[in-house]
Amino acid sequence: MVKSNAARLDSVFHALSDSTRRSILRDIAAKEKTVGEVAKPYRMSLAAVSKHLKVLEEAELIARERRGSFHIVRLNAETLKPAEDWLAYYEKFWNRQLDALQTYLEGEEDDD
Amino acid sequence: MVKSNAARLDSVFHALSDSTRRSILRDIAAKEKTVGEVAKPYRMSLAAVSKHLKVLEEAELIARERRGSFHIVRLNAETLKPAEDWLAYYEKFWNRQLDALQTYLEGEEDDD
DNA sequence: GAAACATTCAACCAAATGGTTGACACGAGC
DNA sequence: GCTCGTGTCAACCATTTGGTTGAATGTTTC
Repeated sequence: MVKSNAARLDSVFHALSDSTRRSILRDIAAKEKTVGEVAKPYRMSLAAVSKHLKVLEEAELIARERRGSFHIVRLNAETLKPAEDWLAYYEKFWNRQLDALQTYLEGEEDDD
Repeated sequence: MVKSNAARLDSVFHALSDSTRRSILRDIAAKEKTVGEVAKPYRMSLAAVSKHLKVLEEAELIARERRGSFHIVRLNAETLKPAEDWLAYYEKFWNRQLDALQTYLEGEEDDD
């Protein structure tokens, strides 16, 4: 299924909205892991972790590879780029607000 | 209620996971608007937009101010910064092929 | 082929989500 | 005051979410 840009952002941001899933991404960023290794640190069932992995996979944030009876999971970081690009657009707004705050704190000299 | 960092990221990413809400943020980024003005472009009820605004407000992505009988809504862009910081961590992983990534991880003595 | 292991699938559950409609609350203006 | 306009709240509904448990699938090993 080919997703529109909006749908991709939907699924990526949704995938990132759960701390377990963000944590999993950190865990596998440095080095790929098996599903069992990924699940070990978490206090939930393996099936629950498997579901989280499915969410991450459908958002294309991770890729799986079958190696014997193990399923290897690795980060697919490029998928995060559109999300970061989306956020980058707003940098100018928070900088502007910080500038405004700074100006205010400095005592309302006229600027710009 | 004071949120943990994780809970803040949860709510911010969740707020961003809906294209209507992302669109609303764009709409008000340049200039504050009333709730009615925000709602106008969308084919859903005013109450539905009001709910989206509530999600954005609880994520602290927007702020409201009452002006007469109008509710003014404006962007609170700084709240996006932690989300961008979170994503920035992964920049080093994208644009890198698996082999290059492995090399990087195995020989971290030289930075780039 | 049977046993043991790694993982997913299916059914279920409670809570949250995104939408609707209708009633309510609050200002503004006559 | 009464009414109009702006917006929220409450109740409802269908769907999704994040978790559980137990059965099913696939692989390795004996």
